[in-house]
Amino acid sequence: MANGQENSGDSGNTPDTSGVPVTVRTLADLARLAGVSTGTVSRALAGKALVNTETRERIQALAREHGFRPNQMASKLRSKRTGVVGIVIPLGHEKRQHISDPFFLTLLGWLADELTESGYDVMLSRALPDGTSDWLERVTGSGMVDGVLLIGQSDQFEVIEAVARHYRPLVAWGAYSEGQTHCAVGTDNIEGGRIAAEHLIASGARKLAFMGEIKGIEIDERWRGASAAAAKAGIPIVHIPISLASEEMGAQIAEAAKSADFTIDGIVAASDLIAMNVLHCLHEKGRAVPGDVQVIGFDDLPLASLTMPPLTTIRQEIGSGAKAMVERLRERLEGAPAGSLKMPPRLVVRETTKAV
Amino acid sequence: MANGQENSGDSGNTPDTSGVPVTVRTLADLARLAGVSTGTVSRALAGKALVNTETRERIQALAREHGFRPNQMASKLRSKRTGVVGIVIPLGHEKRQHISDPFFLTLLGWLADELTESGYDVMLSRALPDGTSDWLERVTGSGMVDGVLLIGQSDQFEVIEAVARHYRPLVAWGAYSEGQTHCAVGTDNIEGGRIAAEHLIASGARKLAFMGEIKGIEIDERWRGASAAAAKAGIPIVHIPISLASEEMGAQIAEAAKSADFTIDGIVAASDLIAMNVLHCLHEKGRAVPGDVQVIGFDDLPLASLTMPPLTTIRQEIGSGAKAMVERLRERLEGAPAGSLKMPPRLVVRETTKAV
DNA sequence: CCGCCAATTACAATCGTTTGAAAGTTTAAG
DNA sequence: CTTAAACTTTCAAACGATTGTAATTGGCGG
Repeated sequence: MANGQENSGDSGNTPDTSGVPVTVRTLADLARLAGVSTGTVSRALAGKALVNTETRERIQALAREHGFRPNQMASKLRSKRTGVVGIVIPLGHEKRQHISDPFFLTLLGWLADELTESGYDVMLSRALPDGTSDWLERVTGSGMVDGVLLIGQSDQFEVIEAVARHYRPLVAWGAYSEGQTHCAVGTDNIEGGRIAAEHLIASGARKLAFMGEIKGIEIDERWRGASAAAAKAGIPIVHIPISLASEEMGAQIAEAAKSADFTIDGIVAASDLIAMNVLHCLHEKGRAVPGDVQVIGFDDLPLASLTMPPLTTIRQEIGSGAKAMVERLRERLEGAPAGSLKMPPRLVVRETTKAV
Repeated sequence: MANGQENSGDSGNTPDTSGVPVTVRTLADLARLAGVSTGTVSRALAGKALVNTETRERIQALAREHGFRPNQMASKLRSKRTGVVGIVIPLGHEKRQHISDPFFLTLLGWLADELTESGYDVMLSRALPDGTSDWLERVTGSGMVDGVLLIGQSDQFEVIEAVARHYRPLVAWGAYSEGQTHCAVGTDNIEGGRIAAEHLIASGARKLAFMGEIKGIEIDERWRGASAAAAKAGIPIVHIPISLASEEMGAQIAEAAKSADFTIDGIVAASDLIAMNVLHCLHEKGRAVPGDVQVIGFDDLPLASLTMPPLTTIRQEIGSGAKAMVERLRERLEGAPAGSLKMPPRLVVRETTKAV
């Protein structure tokens, strides 16, 4: 018992410590109260076997009683493990800065669930890469997160590649192609676009349109898949750029409809949300679905089955996608070289396309 | 010039420092490189006026060149300001742990936007209060966040009240009633429920049903408003509990429809999502909307206008709600005693109810 | 030439934990 | 009774920044 820090002769001086509402803010406070050193308290609270069981329980009880919780900042600083994963949503190609895409929002929900389950905290950053290319490094280099999950690649492919070259614990939702450095989990969008167009053609469509802004890689791939399928079948297909942000979408589609070619009888929508707007617009114009025009969406959001008529669409496995992303991130955090994953899209036939 | 830490006789020994790829990880590294003390580097990077303009620019350039970014953990620990706001979604009454409610997800999006705009980082926690009541204190007491935003109150009203009594920077989305300690921003749900029921009655409904689980306070208020209005008009109304989680919702509604009283001609749905499911179910049963049954939703999600027929609903101002929440949180962070806000709901008449 | 003031910069304490090493204590074995 | 081994606990050095205070420098008026 070295220097007078312990409560020797404890209950002798002060009749009852519980009368004084001591505010226990730090490990040191608690240590004084328990008559041990901060080191012991630290280990006791962490549940380490190094401290005597009885001591440990006494300290834990004391901590609970005073509602003490160790300062995370200090803890994380010292241990160099933050237990936090950053989720960032790059909003490169959307001027409108609001996160509204239901697919991304749903993915976010799943990712948050997966991460929480694995004991990670989630730090959310919506990043709008306005010219500067350090939006990603601002997160990876902040020392705030152990790893980063990217919801979409937007038009920032190169930036992501550059960061991935020296920052391992990074996994993106999105496209993967040969020779790509960064780890990506996503649907085979080319294949998805192809399947969509082929289905439309197989069920009788003879003049197609693809609706959706193709600045983002994923959507661009869907377009390429669809147009390739159309070309192969000798069917014409036009591209109609529609913003992915829901606010402008409705107006843009209405606008497009005005000057539209009314001989179009098959529409590949870049997302379910676009498809739903298209359906609505078509109904207002008095065009029958799938009688006059057939429509196919992309994503298979839970909502897709609720439209009138229920939406035929290309399903993306969002739940297992989220799981795969988190899995890969964890592997990478442990130093393993987890690779990309391209999941097969699946055609879900409902009633906006004709039965063959 | 005290002890040999500076690069005196700098370029004498090593011919060119740029040849060596020194990895600059800490302030000290950068300080050595710049030949100044860490204190100066810190102030230089923070852009403080205390350092010479020329020095400051030199240091900033050096930092940029080496991609140096100060460790946030250390910074936050020392300055006791984290610049992080926690957003937590209490999932008390939903066993199904997945965040799926589109209203909450949308609110989350708006909050994240508002906070980012104000220079805050966002820490996301989905909390499922499984018996323990410290789910909130785990966030407020972690030292990780400056303040907390709650997305909904679930059935955890008392827990929130308890925390709010000693933790000021806390703002919740949800219900407010006389004498409540914690700051809440939300819609007047009783009024909303009342308006919904009244509208149905005014347009001819004579036998009502309210669909939605009322364990959460907000939904309960809607139910109370609706049933009060029905009672006042002498119209019967039944309560049909439907889970708010989208997965089970469809099945539950179908189940309810089976044993349903087919004389019901007006449905108040607790949310737009429920309304959409109801619409779908009704269509399958071959019942006409609004001919046989009228339906009114709650929220006015962007999707509400896309249903067939377009959904009559009670609008919640989610965007300005988010803004109000962040505003109040900021005031509270500055010590001001920001109070609650109850926003008026607004009836949005579309086509699932009959014209009067 | 001296002293004083302003402008810079260096020094050193601090934020609250974690953790390796050292120091004490028991207990068990020889 | 001695010594080693196994347990516990304390000590003190990090972790990487921020910031009040002291020290240095140069300029300027007297």
